[in-house]
Amino acid sequence: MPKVGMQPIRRQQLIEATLLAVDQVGLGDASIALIARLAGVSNGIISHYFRDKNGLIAATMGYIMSMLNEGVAARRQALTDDSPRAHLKVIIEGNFDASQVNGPAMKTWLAFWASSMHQPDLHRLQRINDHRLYSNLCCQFRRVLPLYHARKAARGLAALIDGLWLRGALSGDAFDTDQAIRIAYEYMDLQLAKQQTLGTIDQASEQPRTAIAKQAGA
Amino acid sequence: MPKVGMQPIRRQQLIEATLLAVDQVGLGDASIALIARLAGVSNGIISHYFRDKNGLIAATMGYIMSMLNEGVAARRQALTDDSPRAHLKVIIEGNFDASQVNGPAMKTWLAFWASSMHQPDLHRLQRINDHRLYSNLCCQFRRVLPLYHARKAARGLAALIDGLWLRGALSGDAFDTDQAIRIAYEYMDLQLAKQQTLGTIDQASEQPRTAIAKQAGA
Amino acid sequence: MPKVGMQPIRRQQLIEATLLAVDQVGLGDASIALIARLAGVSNGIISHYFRDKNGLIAATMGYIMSMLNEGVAARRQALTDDSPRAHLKVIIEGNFDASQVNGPAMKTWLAFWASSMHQPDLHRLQRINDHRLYSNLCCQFRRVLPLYHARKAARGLAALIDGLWLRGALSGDAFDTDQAIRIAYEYMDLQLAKQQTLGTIDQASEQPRTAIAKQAGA
Amino acid sequence: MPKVGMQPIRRQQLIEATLLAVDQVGLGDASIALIARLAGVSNGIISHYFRDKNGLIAATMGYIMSMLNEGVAARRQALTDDSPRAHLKVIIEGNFDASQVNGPAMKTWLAFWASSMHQPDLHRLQRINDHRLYSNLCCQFRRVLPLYHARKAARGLAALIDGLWLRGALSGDAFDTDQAIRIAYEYMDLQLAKQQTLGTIDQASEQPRTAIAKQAGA
DNA sequence: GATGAATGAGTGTTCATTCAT
DNA sequence: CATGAATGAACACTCATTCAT
Repeated sequence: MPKVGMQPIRRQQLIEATLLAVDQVGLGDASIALIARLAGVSNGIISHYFRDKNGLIAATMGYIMSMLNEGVAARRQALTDDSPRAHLKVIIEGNFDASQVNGPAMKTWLAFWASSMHQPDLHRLQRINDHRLYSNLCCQFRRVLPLYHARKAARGLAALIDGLWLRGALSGDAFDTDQAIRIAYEYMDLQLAKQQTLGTIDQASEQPRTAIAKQAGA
Repeated sequence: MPKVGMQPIRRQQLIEATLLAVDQVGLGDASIALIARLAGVSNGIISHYFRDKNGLIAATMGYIMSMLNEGVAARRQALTDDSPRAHLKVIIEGNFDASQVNGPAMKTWLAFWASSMHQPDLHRLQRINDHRLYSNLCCQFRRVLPLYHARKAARGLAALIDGLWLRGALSGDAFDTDQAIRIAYEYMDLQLAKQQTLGTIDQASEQPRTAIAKQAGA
Repeated sequence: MPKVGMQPIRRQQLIEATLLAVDQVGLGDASIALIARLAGVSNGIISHYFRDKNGLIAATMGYIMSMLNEGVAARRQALTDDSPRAHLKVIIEGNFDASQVNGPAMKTWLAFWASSMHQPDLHRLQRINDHRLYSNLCCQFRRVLPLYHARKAARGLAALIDGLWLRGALSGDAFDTDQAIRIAYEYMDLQLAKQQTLGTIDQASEQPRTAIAKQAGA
Repeated sequence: MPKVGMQPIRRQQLIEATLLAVDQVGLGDASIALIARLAGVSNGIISHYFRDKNGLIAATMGYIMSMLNEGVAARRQALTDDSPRAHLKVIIEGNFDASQVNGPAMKTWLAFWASSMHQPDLHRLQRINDHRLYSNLCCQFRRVLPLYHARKAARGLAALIDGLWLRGALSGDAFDTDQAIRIAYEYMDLQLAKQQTLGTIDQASEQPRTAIAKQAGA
């Protein structure tokens, strides 16, 4: 008995089964058969909703990324304070949202990164996501810091967030969200504090000529 | 043309072929056949020198890690200045050594991390390596900072180093070593600067009671 | 050309191909590829219907054993005479049924015995089958002989049947069913003849004390 | 340092390692590497002393068979009574000699039988051995029975001996030598007892014509 | 005589994919 | 829509054999 409107339900069902499978055995051993079994459907249906296994993987990653973005967006909407510091806190917290620091998500992210080095479509997804974090951070730092310093601060904070996440994921223990957020906040504040020292310097002289050349190439 | 004493030569040969294969197609698609072809030997020889494919992978990771440690050790030996700052710089630079930021090494690290989530033996390797970076950093920070702050600084710098490395690896572009080192140096100096503010505080009061409790459980 | 309800058909098809393969090259050289080719199907299908090669082997042995049991059962049903002698004849004849003395079956039995020495699951199958022959014989002998003699007669006749089968199988020539059956009949009759001599002996004294002790441990 | 006269020592060493290997993992999994390891020698040496693996297997079977023959021969030499019955007892006992009912020997015999169905050279060995038992028995029965009955008795006793051995080997329990010998003795005596009944029948009429034709073809 | 490095064909098994039902 | 039968290539791994030392 054919049903209508099954598509979004089935897709979500299969994506969640994929996360479960990756959590249990890793992406390399997450076969179509296993995913289908976990989802309680037949093997063949996967190619019906997603072109092939790669399509399912890409959709699964897209789902995790959308969770991340929604986590940030939700916090931003709840914001009453429009200060850069408040916005930066939102970004930091969003990146350590529960949707990002659970077993399935962490294992999937790691597997995704490894795969993205050899699959152009996944690499594209990856670059977009990486750039979003950087540009969100940069945008806020820019409100109080000269461009050169804002960029450097954004690069540093983005790396720190990813590094804290990475080391937490690899530790094997439960993720210590509070500690990670505390360390990231501190870095944020140290960068924002430059505002005082750099305040009087005009934009034209904000960075050495060599650095300008370098940035241009970025 | 069988010869005696081939073991170390063949092992190195096969490890390098593995790195090459991972660089070309990723760990998932780095088949025994491909690795053997790249090494210019027969398939069967891999089980002769390494028990199986996992043995080869583990040996390859061990090789990359030993390169990392050698990179740090060599810089440390060349050191004339025994200050904590000099030692921290050595650790930072060692982690962005050429042996760690080339294509094969970066791809292998990423694949290794993903695998370590599901293979206990690789996870052990991984934890040892993670802990070494942290404890090396902590050890140096401890020389000028109270324990609580030294630990936090070490955790932060370790995460920043890994995060810079990660984002550099995932970018797809050539690794910008100078920029990464510059950002890490800055973090190091910001942490070392706490020495001034915290100098007069005696150890007993260096952290709130709650924080003490937390640390004790770590 | 996928169809539903193929399972029993394919399973039988593959079991028969296995018997054919064992007949042609022996169990050791009966590769999945050969069996699949003989069955006219692809390699992969074997793991679809049987878990793995062992599953196929076990199923094949189960099939031969069921043929054996059916051979006996069919003869028993056709029986008009309910005497022990008639029943014993049925068992003897069933064990030399055409389904058991053809090339494929004989070679498979021999290979199965060899394998059963090292594969616990096959050994279980083997013991069950061995015991069935013994207990069927014993049950009939018991109707006319005291327990001790019935057991001994059953053990002897079971061994004689298996031995006749074995020597026939190993001879390389066509199996001389008539001769085997004649020899087994004679043994049966010699044992049944004890009924006359032992008839008046009451059960308590039916065996020497030392023998009693021995039997108790069996 | 090359040694002279190593050949018989090495050959025996390797044959015993083969028996050990077959006992441990079965003939199918008894690889050259395992056998060499058990013997404490290198892989390559096997092709030096035996042409190839088949050569080693054949030599191992030859060894077991020679043990069997020696067991019978030794008992025969110790014989003071030259009666057919005494000789038959010797043959029976020899076939259940300790050299034939231990784990390695039993497993090797079973594997050998299975292999003999597909390897002509092993089949030749097998037929010679089978025939030796039959002809030894027949020879003794012939001294007291007419040809037809001697042949039948020999065939029956040979089968009974092999069957008792087979069922004992397959049982998985320790071999009950006494029980086997007792059952075989009984059969022997039942056959020898025909001497009384058949004594007066002259040779010409000892079997029906049809049976003669059959025997001629054997 | 003895070693063990090296080969490469062959094994059982897994798996994404296709497609008739 | 959904199934699961069927494929066949790819995989890691084993192994008897060869041969330079």
